[in-house]
Amino acid sequence: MPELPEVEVVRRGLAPHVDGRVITRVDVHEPRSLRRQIGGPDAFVHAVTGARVARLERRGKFLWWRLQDERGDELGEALMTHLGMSGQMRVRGGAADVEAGATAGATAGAETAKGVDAPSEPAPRGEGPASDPHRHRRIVLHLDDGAQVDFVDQRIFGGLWTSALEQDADGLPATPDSIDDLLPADVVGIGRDLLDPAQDREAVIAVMRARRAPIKALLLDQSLVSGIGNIYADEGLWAARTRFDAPGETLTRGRARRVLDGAEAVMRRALDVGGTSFDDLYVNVDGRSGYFARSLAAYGRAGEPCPRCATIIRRSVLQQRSCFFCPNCQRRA
DNA sequence: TAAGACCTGGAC
DNA sequence: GTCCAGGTCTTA
Repeated sequence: MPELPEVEVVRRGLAPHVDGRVITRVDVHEPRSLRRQIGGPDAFVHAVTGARVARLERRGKFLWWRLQDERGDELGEALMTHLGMSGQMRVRGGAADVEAGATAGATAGAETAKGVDAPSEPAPRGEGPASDPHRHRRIVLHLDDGAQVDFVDQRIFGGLWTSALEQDADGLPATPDSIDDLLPADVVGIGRDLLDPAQDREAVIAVMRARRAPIKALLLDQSLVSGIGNIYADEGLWAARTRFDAPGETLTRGRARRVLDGAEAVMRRALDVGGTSFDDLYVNVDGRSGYFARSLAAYGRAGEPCPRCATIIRRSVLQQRSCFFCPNCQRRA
């Protein structure tokens, strides 16, 4: 589910709760959520327990915690998080809650104090009915101020693990928030995302125009440009009046640029309102939903009129994923 | 590049 | 029961 805007909402929401804190304990309720950890769950617990969080960084849909030892030196490994299709990070308790709690949110969201479906914690413990917000809690990170960060993940496609830091190839800041060029090894092959000022858009355009693959497949290729998932691919293509199945090699330079600019604009607007959520599978660190679903022009709207030309939006399938598009105002060339 | 795998759960 | 779901990773 979560694409770049949703992951960035989580990063911004999480940062004030974890920056400078020490991870004092890890509870592993679901070892499969650590399956990307080399050495398994024991290695994960050993690697992060006692580490201090220096800052949170993100590229595309990958979010990682830069860690220090007790003397303030770099640990050389980052705590990686990927939300997969259904992952959430939820914060409970702790010092940052004191000021944040008064307005029911620590993030920049402009929502009112009453969230869409903010669960009223505290919640019952243990395995329970579907209404139990803790039912899919997989990993719990305890912090030295008493706060807990819950990694909640219904489908277990996401996970936590550690990844060694390496130098990024181009020597530029590794992410917009980086103060150095260090990048987790597992992110080295991931392209810079469209919100990264160091992203080379003309280079991406050149690669796309040299490939025969459909434009949507190229947008979803995280090694080319990261952060775009099924929703924002369809929305960016709609904004650029371009069909999902237009081969990359048939795009003009200007058309390719409009597709990327369209995807960027849609993601920035989503970020402004707290991300896209259709249900409680995507929520912010305080349990609130984002508001962007009401702004989607094409995604999930098969059978409804195109907001631009009123032609009925159609659903098709590419690479086993749904594609929503307007058969009239989105063109292959 | 394309299919299958990895998972749970909701809608029908 | 069937199909669907916002993502990656591996294998043919």
